[in-house]
Amino acid sequence: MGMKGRTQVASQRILLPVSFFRRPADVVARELIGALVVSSVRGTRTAGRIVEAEAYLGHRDPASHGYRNRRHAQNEGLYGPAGNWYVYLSYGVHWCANLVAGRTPNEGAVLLRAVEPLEGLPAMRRRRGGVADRLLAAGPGRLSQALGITRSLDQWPMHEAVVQVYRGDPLAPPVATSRIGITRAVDWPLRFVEGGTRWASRPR
DNA sequence: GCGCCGATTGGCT
DNA sequence: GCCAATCGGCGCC
Repeated sequence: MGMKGRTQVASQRILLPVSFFRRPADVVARELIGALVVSSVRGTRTAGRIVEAEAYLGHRDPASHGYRNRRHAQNEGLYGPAGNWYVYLSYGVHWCANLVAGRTPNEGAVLLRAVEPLEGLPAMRRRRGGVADRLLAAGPGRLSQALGITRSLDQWPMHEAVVQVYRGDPLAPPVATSRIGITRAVDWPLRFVEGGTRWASRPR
């Protein structure tokens, strides 16, 4: 394969199919590490590699918004099909973006916690108020702000949405740890971080 | 109706 | 390390 062929292969972007998400949330979370998130919110293109994601196990996970199938207006997205976005407002302040996983309603979801900024850095810096680049998208609220994600993305099928996720591989194997910022099921190893990344968030 | 809490973050002591 | 911001859901009268 010549130089041109290589470039074409490298730039080929394969949208993750719905079947990718029709698996347990912990599997989806692990395999999302290295995938590419591309946002075209309001015509501005920003993109990054997923370096941190957390699985939530739906109705059986005490830390999930859908624990015990408690259902209300804001968590309706958890009952939608795999591959849909589920976006919720955290602490009344920050948007947090998830992708629905599994084969049955409220089986699970994956919270995107950090991306390595790759494209559209000026837009990300503007949206994030000029913070240090390392903090552009290191944390679920920061990630959403950097990519322009708000409630308007909630419940959209990812493959039709203004924010899409493409195939990609991690630079180093994902490492599993406890989830961050929760008070229940704190020891479940459902957070996945790309080994050695400098772009992930950290517990306080 | 009221108070508390949360899958967060930024600012200040 | 501590706390406010700011909203929606919940438990509790």
